[in-house]
Amino acid sequence: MKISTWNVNSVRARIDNIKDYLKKNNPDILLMQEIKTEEKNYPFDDFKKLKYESYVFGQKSYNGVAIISKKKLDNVETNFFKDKMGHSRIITTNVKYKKDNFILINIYAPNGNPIGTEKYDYKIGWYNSFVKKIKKLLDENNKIIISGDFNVIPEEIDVYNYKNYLDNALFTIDVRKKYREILNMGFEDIYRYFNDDKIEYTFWDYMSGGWAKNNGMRIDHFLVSTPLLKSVKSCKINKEPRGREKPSDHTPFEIDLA
DNA sequence: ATGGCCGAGATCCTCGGA
Repeated sequence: MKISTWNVNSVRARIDNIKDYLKKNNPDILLMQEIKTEEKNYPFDDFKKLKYESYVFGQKSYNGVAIISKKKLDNVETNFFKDKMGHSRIITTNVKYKKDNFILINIYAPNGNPIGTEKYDYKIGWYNSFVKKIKKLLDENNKIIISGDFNVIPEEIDVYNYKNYLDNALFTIDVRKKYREILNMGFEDIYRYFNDDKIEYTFWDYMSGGWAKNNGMRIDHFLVSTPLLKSVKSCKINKEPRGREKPSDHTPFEIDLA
């Protein structure tokens, strides 16, 4: 089973790019972030034609997350916790898997810049709520995959020049601590699980020729809980879509479950 | 050394992104 995550930066502006990705890579499930549209303008039919069912938590202009899946999904929910800003950032579901099931959580975490503002406080508060809810969830089901755009650079090697980011909301000690809190509850950063000290990125800024210079960062993640780890065969950051015409500034990240 | 982009909308500027 292939599961992919991709911050598409507008599902409508990116639709041709996304369809091309689906045809070439054929994921069973694609988690999208920043769809930037309400449900009423979401391109359900485009995905239906490619045999994908859509589950959408939209919002006008900003944010918004969706899951598309070849098989129908159960218990899709958009109320993981109450977002203080009313943003659409989390959609969850149950995935049937080998006579068992796991919880799949698709997130678009707040950016938080600039630090020292209410935006940064919102990000910290959002992660506090997230950690608390995950902790509670682990009591009920210990098979969980959290994936999406975390807006967290975990370590120095995960960005082209970390010294530029010491005061950035993606790399402050406090934000990285929130990320570690999740790992410490019993999750592995799947990219690092398979790649000790390899340097790859999932995001390159449109500005300043980030892609051409490979000035990127690794901020899109798969966190897999320990009981599920042995099921993950491989993972791959698929850079191809970032090099296309009219790309998103993020590229898809894929995992393969046995 | 500097600055360079892109999407949405109450659109021809502004906000948000990272």
